[in-house]
Amino acid sequence: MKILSNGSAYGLRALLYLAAKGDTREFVSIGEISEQLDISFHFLTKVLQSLSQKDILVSYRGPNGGVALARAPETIRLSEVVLILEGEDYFEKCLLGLPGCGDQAPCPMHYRWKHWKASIRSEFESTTLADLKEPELLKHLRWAT
Amino acid sequence: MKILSNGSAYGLRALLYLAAKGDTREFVSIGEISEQLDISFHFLTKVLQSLSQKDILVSYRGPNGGVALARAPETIRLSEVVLILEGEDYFEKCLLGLPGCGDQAPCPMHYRWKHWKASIRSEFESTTLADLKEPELLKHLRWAT
DNA sequence: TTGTTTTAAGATTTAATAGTCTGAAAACTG
DNA sequence: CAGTTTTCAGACTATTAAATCTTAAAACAA
Ligand code: SF4
Ligand code: SF4
Repeated sequence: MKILSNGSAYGLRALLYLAAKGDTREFVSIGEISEQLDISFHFLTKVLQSLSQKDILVSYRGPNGGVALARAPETIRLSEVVLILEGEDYFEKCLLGLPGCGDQAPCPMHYRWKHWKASIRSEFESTTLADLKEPELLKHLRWAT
Repeated sequence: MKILSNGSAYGLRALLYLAAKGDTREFVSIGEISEQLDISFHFLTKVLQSLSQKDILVSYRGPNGGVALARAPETIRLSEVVLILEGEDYFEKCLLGLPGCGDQAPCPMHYRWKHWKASIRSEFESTTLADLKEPELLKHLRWAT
């Protein structure tokens, strides 16, 4: 049961790493992040690029360059990130991946599915990076986020 | 947000179709199922084969052959089917797809994730084919399950 | 200016999922 | 028996996701 692609997971981990570095609004190189989190540098670069294009990150080239959160962690919702990385239709997709149905034509799983999805969606929408960056938990970021 | 592969979704739809056909323990050809549910015949055949090997379906070759539920719908839990089609580690997998962590080394998402997963898992484990086969809902099986 | 560090952009390769096809083997029909 | 219908087994192809590689562009440093 995997609800996020690798790319989204990498993106979230990187954002949490940045949030954990504290409020110093310095740029952190993607090299450092990829090394600390043990993620392929090139792949992570691509993922973070799409976050840079969407006002989640700002980036800066050259020595001492890197990426930084574009906004305060309190204002970056997990749902935003996921919608960018998984596609805007992320929460529209069905349990069974089928189009053309819904409340008017519910399948046997419909109401259960709808309930689960709403619950997860609401958590994603109400949780920000700041909510997740307790230092205690972030110790395990390498393996765990 | 898709939590099942196409193959699993097809397998579940086919099982619900069989359950909906009623208690007549006749064999239903895969051709009929694939046609009614608009699923590739050959692909569905492969999916149903793995269910036949695991005591979910029984199959019979030749004219008037096909597949039938191996047990009463009341005894076939969704979790069984999903574990067969997605792999036994389905409920072990993490939100972020990472190994080597858990309660001892929780990541920032761990407890939320654990809660969601437990809820969905428990629904899959406590729901049987019989619970889903209300005729009202099964009208829409073609598009909707 | 020349060289170094870093992100940007996109082509390319690899791996996993999804789907197709072929040739059997089992069971029936006449 | 020969011919038909069906599942079985596995090779094959296609599509998508994941990861890698290459070249450029921006920024700095000496
Ligand atoms: S009816 Fe609901 S659960 Fe069923 S396939 Fe459609 S959207 Fe999904
Ligand atoms: S700590 Fe929990 S949520 Fe985080 S990566 Fe590990 S299993 Fe997943």
